[in-house]
Amino acid sequence: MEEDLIEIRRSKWEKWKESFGEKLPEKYEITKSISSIVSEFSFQPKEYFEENRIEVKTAGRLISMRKMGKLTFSHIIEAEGKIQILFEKNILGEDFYEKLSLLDIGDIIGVNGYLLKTRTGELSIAVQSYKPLSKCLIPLPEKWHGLADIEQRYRQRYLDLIINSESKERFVKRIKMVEAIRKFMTNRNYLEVETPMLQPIAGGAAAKPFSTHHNALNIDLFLRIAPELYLKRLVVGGFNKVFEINRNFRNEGVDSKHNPEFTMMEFYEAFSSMDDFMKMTEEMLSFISKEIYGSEEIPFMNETISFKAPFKRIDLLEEAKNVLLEKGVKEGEWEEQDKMRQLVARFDLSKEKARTPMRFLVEVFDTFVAPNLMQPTFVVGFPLEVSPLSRKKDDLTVRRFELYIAGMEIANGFSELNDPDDQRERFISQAKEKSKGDAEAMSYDEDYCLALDYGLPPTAGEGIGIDRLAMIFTNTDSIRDVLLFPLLKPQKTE
RNA sequence: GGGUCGCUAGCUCAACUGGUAGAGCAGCGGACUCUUAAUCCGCUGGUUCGGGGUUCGAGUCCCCGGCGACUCACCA
Repeated sequence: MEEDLIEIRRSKWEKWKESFGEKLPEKYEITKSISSIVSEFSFQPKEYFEENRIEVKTAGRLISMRKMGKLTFSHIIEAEGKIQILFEKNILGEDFYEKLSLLDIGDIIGVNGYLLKTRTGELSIAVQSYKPLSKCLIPLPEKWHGLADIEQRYRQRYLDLIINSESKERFVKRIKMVEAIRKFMTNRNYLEVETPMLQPIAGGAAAKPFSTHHNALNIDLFLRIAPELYLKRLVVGGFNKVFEINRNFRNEGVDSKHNPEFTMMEFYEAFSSMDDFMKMTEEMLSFISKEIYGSEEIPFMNETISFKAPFKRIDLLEEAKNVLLEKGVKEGEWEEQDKMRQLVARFDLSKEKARTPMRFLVEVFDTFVAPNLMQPTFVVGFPLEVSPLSRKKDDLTVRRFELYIAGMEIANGFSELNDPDDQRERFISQAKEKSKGDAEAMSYDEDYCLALDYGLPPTAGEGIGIDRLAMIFTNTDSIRDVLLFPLLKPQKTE
């Protein structure tokens, strides 16, 4: 069946050359894109086009044809635009009107004509001449129901983009969001930099890396899990305000909030602290929100998220303790190993992760508090134990924050640890964790410590998960729907 | 990795406890100069995800495999 449909389309395509001179033209000179025609002229009244003859030459993909005898209505589309075109026998001439039968829905065509508004007031192009530019050999999915098969939408994203306009709009929105972020950073005189993705030591975060090999140098390398340590080297080098928006790779599970490669923005500013960055984050999100929605309030699922500053601030250890007290656990009970283990079992927490009193409290927070943080909320008061790159606040906690929105961790920032001796000790204790079996513990990075030896100014640093932020700003509950090409298992071909 | 669900025409979906695989859209032929899910008349279209089994008979039941969604575990 499909072969028949393709065969019909192929035979029409064969006839293009004799009818239009070319089977696959090299280029088509357009005077305006579809979206610029629409934005420039759609507000003009019908009469305007009767008094002014506006000729345009544009091109796009044919997505519908409604033939009514000697008049045919069609729509052509491009990424951000769609316009109706009219093929009229009187204007085109009998010959070229008949040749419309060589076109199929999905073909890409160039049209030359003048603008008008139809009886219903729709801006349209009355086509004087047209030229087929590229053949769509395979029938497109049906226009009304669109392409519903989620798997096919991911595997053949181009079809999803052609057919499902809400999907296309979602990606455009993500692109606008990233543009807004760049604008925000550039307005503040940050320099955008690029740092290595291939790294001999994958540092800067707690995660399992992908490993690879360089043949000529005969060395093993890792795909980066974070740009952090390189960006701070740049701050040592005098680049006082830097940011990078790029991919990180983590060799971990896949679910609706995790893709093995994901986009992160990290930024660092010398002579600043985490308090400055919490404030800056509030301003940034409010700016993005206004750029995209024209408002500081946006819809998300059944909620409204407000980016009005100040965001709520809560203390991780306090919140975790409150939860425990509410559940009838006695203050400090978790500090005894045996009792803590009982609590871990009682609350069904991960034994691996909740292996010390502090890590236990983090687990309690992650399990019982974090998922309920719908409105933007800064969490502070992280334990030293789980923060090997942050400046100390006291013996147990560090100067670190995370931002939660819609139950998701969106950002992580801190006042950077710039004491090289302390940093070396922290790496040593990470190495101990690693030897005890923690696959995500950080590796000792002496080259980074060497940079610190030369003096890192007091610096604030932060990372923002761009994909998750895009989920928030596009009202989407799966990360795959904001990734153009999410990772999927290849289909077996036999 | 565990559990649940899904995979039928190019697309969207039907098909009772196992009994001739069907509709709409798309396509093909025809009518039609303001349609927009155009309409009207006629026609075509299937390796039911793959492999095996049970049965007189399997889209349907059983087993193995593939891919996906959700979920748990793991994980920023």
